[in-house]
Formats: sequence, structure tokens, C-alpha cells
Amino acid sequence: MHNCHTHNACIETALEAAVVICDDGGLRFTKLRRAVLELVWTSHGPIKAYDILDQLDSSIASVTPPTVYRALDFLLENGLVHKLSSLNAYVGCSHPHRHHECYFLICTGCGEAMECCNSGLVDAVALTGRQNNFKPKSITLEITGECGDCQGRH
Amino acid sequence: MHNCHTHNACIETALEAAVVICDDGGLRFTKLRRAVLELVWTSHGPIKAYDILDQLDSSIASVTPPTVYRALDFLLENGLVHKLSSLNAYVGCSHPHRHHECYFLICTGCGEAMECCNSGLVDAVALTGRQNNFKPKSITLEITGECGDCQGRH
DNA sequence: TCTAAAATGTTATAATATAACATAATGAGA
DNA sequence: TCTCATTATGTTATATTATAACATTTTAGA
Repeated sequence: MHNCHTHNACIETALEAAVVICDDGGLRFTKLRRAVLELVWTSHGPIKAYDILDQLDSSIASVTPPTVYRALDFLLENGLVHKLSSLNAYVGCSHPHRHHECYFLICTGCGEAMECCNSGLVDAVALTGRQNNFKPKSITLEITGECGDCQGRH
Repeated sequence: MHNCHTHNACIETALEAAVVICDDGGLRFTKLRRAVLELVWTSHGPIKAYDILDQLDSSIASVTPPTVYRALDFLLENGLVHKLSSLNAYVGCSHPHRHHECYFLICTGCGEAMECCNSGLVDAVALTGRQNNFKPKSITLEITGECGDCQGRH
């Protein structure tokens, strides 16, 4: 599903965006946080916390769960990564500067998750909120299925 | 958020519906499965697997995790309950006879989850699938926020 | 009744996440 | 520059969620 032939470029772009966002927001983009974000982006698909832990360079930080979860919390809070609840896994946000509501197409074939922003969907959610006198705060929308590439591979 | 003044009636209705569905499908609605479904329905909000475990009558089944997870798996597979991934919790399906795509409004105030079926939302998901050449199989859509009742309580 | 399949029992452990408290690094104001 | 409050990280332990693997029991149909 992924279409970046030079994934290194994606990673670099994401890290640079993170630097800008943290600078602008007075946030500290520490070595650890950078390392975790880089691992998230280096993974082509959603990555699990304990896989990040396994891959974390011990010269950067203590390789224990709180280390990773704290870094992930920071990245989540500041819109740099998303958590996919249905997988207990994490993905980099592909447009962190404009972190509006988005959703994910998760392919069971290749394991990748495509981040989408479709105003139709978001509008439908907002409408449903109004109809039910419900005030939405956060949305988890994860669509599991098969991407185009994987449908062809049967 | 919930509007059933006689929640006992909800529970009874749900259990009766389950009997019909299982009979029709040649499925075995055992004592254990019935007990677990009843506990799910008895809880006003989404309930966690280990809370079910705590409440499970030891005269009905062995009070161990596999017991509960197997029963939940059965109920999930047959559309009698839903799992809310964002909470790791379970709720009874309120229209198990017509188990189409639905979604949840989860109130952070009262902890309840309202099950909704809005064709607009489902259509928007289908459309987004087509636009991305993606074949959806299952949808996780959980909207967290505040229900009308709880908005008033400030 | 016999038997295969389904359900449940049982024990252990995997996978995911947080609590609680200690130490270190940072940066803003004196 | 020094101080010190804040933020970040280290460390240990444990809570929470879920499954593996194999044994036994129950069930429905031949």
C-alpha cells in the first residue's frame, strides 16, 4: 500500500516536521522522543510498543516499558503519532501540522495503515453527534480490509 | 444516557433474542454463554473481561480468564456483543438480529456507550473505501465525548 | 451406544500498560 | 552564575488484558 519509494525521505520529513512543531510549541524534542518517533516512522506499518522497546538503542535511553510509553504519550499528545486501538499499535501522523480528525484504512494483507482525511466522514460524525445531542471529543475510526495491491495478489 | 427505566426488561429481551438467534443458527447458547451475556447486559456501561470474571458465578463455570474470553469470542462472532477497542471493554449489541455496521457514542461522564446505526456514516465509509480502492471488512468507530445528560451536569 | 466434534477445565504464560518513587537535566529568574 | 522549580528520565515492581497448550467433559448425531 505504501507508495514512498524512498522511505528514508518520509522519515526525514517527519522528523523535521516534529522539530518545527516542538520548537513552535515550546516542547522538548529530546533524543529519546526523536528516537521513538524515528522507530515509528521506520516501521512501514503500525508498530507495537514492545517492538519499539526491542529496537530502542540502549545508548539513547533505558530500555524499559515506561521509557517507551512516556515517549509515545508525548508524541500522541502533540499529534505526532496516532494509536490504532484495534491493533494496540502506533503509526506516525502523516500531517502533524494539521492534525484534524482522520481515520485509518488498515490492510490485513500487507499490514499497512493508510491515514485518510475525508471531510464527508468527519461531517457525518459531527452530524450524528448533533442528532444525538452528543458532544464529540475524539474519534477512533479504523477500517480493516484489503488494500488495492493486496486484492490483486490472490 | 440510558433510557430504559426497567433495565431488567432490556436484559430479558436481549437474552431471549440470543436464544432465538442461536436456535436459528444451530448454535449452542450454553449456561456459561448465557451467564456472560447476562453480565454484559446487567452492566449499564461497557464492561471489562476481568470484571465479568469477578462477577461470574463459580457454580456456572470455572472462574478463569479463558472461560470468559471464550464466551466473549462466541458472543462477538455471533453478533451478540461488541468490543470497544478504545476501552478494552464489551457491550451487548442492541439489535443482534440485524447486525449491520454500527458505531458507538461513548460518554466520558456516565461511562455509557450508545450504539448507533447511521446509514450516512456507513455510506461515507463505503465511499472512502471505493475512493481508495480499499475493500472494507470491519469497522471500528468509537466516538468519545459527552452525552446530553452529562453536558447539563456542570 | 459409540464417536467425533464442540465446549469447558486447568495451568501457565504472553502481551500491553501503569504506579510509585528516585535521580538527572533543563531553563527561567534572582 | 546560582538556584530551584519543572520537566524528563531511571528504576523497580506490578497491574491489566489476553492467549497457548493440553486435559477432560458434554453433546448431538450416526
